[in-house]
Amino acid sequence: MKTFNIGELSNQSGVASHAIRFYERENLMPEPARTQSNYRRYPEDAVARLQFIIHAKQWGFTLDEIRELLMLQDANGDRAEAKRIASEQLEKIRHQIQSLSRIEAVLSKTLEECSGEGPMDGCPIVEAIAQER
Amino acid sequence: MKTFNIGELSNQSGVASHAIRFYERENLMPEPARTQSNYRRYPEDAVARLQFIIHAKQWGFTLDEIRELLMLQDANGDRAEAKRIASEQLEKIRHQIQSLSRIEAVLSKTLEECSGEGPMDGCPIVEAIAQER
DNA sequence: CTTGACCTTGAAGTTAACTTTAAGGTTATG
DNA sequence: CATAACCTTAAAGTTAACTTCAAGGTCAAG
Repeated sequence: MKTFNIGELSNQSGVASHAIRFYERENLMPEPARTQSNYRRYPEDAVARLQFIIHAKQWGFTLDEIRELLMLQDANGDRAEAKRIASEQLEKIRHQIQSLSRIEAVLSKTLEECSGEGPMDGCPIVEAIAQER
Repeated sequence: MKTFNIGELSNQSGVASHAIRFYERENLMPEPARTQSNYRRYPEDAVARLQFIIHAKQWGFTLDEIRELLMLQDANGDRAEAKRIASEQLEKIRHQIQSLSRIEAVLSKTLEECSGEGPMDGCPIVEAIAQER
């Protein structure tokens, strides 16, 4: 089977070498085998593991959460745990969408009210922000 | 007219004293008058200025952007500038909502597919994250 | 046999928006 | 007049997720 130096793994995965070593320190990547000269040698499936990390990050998981998911996989743990982590993530995302939507509504309405002409004094944007609630 | 020590201003505004001094260093708050013993004395309108900062933060503006807005107000600058800053903010918020909505859709669908029972091996959540795109 | 492209480690820097710590001076209260 | 509750400054710490730097060892090409 094929093995990679860290630079080759970096090219395959799109994750910088330093970030790979960082993930190792953070226990997201296992310690790989070493050559005689102490170079890291990675098995092929290291690429998939890094891509899992990348995708989970895109979904908004933190490295802490990703570590949890990876540890569950490594231990072939309980699927209920994974579902709990993902459900919490979904909740977070829904909250974010809600609060952003509220802001979007007020901000876009305010922008419509502002002609964009004239001095700051009396500007609807500023007044909307200054507004108490 | 009433004036406040920094602690009183902190109580009025809900912003920690240290944060107020931080805003002063960052040019969000003007340097206030000082007493003989070098204590800061704030005029009443400092409360409104801090509340403007708080609200703008809730709207997702960064301190850099808030500083811009405040400087425009202080200089009674051009309303068009304020509108530009707010429009950019609206764009950012809309982008965030869009990408979060995409994640929400995939994540909630994936969660429905996962019974939450059984071992990690074959868990739909993990497989969805591992998926290439 | 030297040059350049790799690899190693550990430590420090980055960003945002503060908070905490350290080491003191001032003021109000009993 | 002592003590607690304020205030002052500058500097360092916090969090996340890396990146950059420093100082060096290794390896392939010419």
